[in-house]
Amino acid sequence: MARVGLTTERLVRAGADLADEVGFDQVTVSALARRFDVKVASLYSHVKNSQDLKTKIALLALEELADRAADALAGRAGKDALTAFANVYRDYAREHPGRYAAAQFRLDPEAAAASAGGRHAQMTRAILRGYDLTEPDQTHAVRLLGSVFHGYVSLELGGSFSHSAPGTQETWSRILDALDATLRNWPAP
Amino acid sequence: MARVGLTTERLVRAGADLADEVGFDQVTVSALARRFDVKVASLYSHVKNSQDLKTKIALLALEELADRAADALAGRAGKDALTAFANVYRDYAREHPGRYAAAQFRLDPEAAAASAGGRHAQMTRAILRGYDLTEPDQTHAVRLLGSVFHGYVSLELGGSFSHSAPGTQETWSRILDALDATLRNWPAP
DNA sequence: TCATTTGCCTAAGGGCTTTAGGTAGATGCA
DNA sequence: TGCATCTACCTAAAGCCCTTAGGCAAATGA
Repeated sequence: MARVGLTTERLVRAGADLADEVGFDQVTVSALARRFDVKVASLYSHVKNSQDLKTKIALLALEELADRAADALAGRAGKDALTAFANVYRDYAREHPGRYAAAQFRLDPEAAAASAGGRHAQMTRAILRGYDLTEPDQTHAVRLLGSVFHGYVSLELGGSFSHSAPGTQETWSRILDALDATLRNWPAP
Repeated sequence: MARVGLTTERLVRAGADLADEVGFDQVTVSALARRFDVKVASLYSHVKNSQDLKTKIALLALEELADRAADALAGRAGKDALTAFANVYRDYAREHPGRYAAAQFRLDPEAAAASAGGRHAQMTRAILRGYDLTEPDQTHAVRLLGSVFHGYVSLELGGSFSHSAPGTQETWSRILDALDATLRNWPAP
């Protein structure tokens, strides 16, 4: 009975990797046990249950994403910041589709409060400092940015854009141009 | 052994209702059998398997959504059409969250080809006739609209906007204003 | 009325989840 | 170093979901 050295940390990280390989909703306690060549029941000392495992993977993804975004935002402002921030989301989703899907996992209120969700909102607001928006327009704009980034990334990832010209990189650039223009010239009600 | 009168049609419709009540990923062959007070195996004469059931629910949702959109678009143009079209998506998602989630279900290429997906794309293009866009900008704009609508609706449905002022109706209107302005004044590369 | 079709059933194998309780390897103290 | 304790991983078992194979009885139609 060699001990493998399971920890919650290692399980969550391996779960995230597994998600990237086979999809977040194929992440299962059983599959994870197989990956460590260990019996399923053994995982239940480190993770409460399947839901808990998925929640922890989601929290990991949200942290990683927030860390990358913070890095990208350092020293940038205006459209430069907007573009860098947007690219973090898109690139993360392409490199880590399973983790990105995990970040969309519906968290219970307690987990949501402890998540990096707040950092994401704060950073989005920080970007808008480069544009002249006051409340409540700033909140509207935060929501617009969230919608476009999440919507674009999940449609592209789902393949909705893959069967028509022109390429998605071109569209992405033009959408960021359009967003920048919209923010610089936010319409009055 | 009274016969209940199962048909693929009835199963799919009931599956869609079930999705709206308990969530699309809680839709299961077993749950559906329980709903008809019938043994699980009985469903397999009408539906190939679980994946097939979900695909058929997705196709139903896409059709319903396209029908509503076509209705809403009739006799409208410009911003009027844009708003009506956008509201169809948002309202459908709020009335039928499970069906809306189903419409996001990853279809295999064959099912995708037979789906109402093409109608959606066509209608989005029709809206853009009210704005002065030529290819490839039109395609970029189609993708922007898809991203915003899908992104906003899924974030709102997921509760991302529910714990901050101002209300989401206000944001939604302002986002549509902003989109309209963007389309009227599409930035050159 | 009787043959055929077919709608729903029983039976059974296999997978994932979760809990309860056992055993052996690691840890720490004398 | 030896022994007690801890704990990491295990076996066992129950419950639920998916799927296939084969059977019986209700509907259909000649």
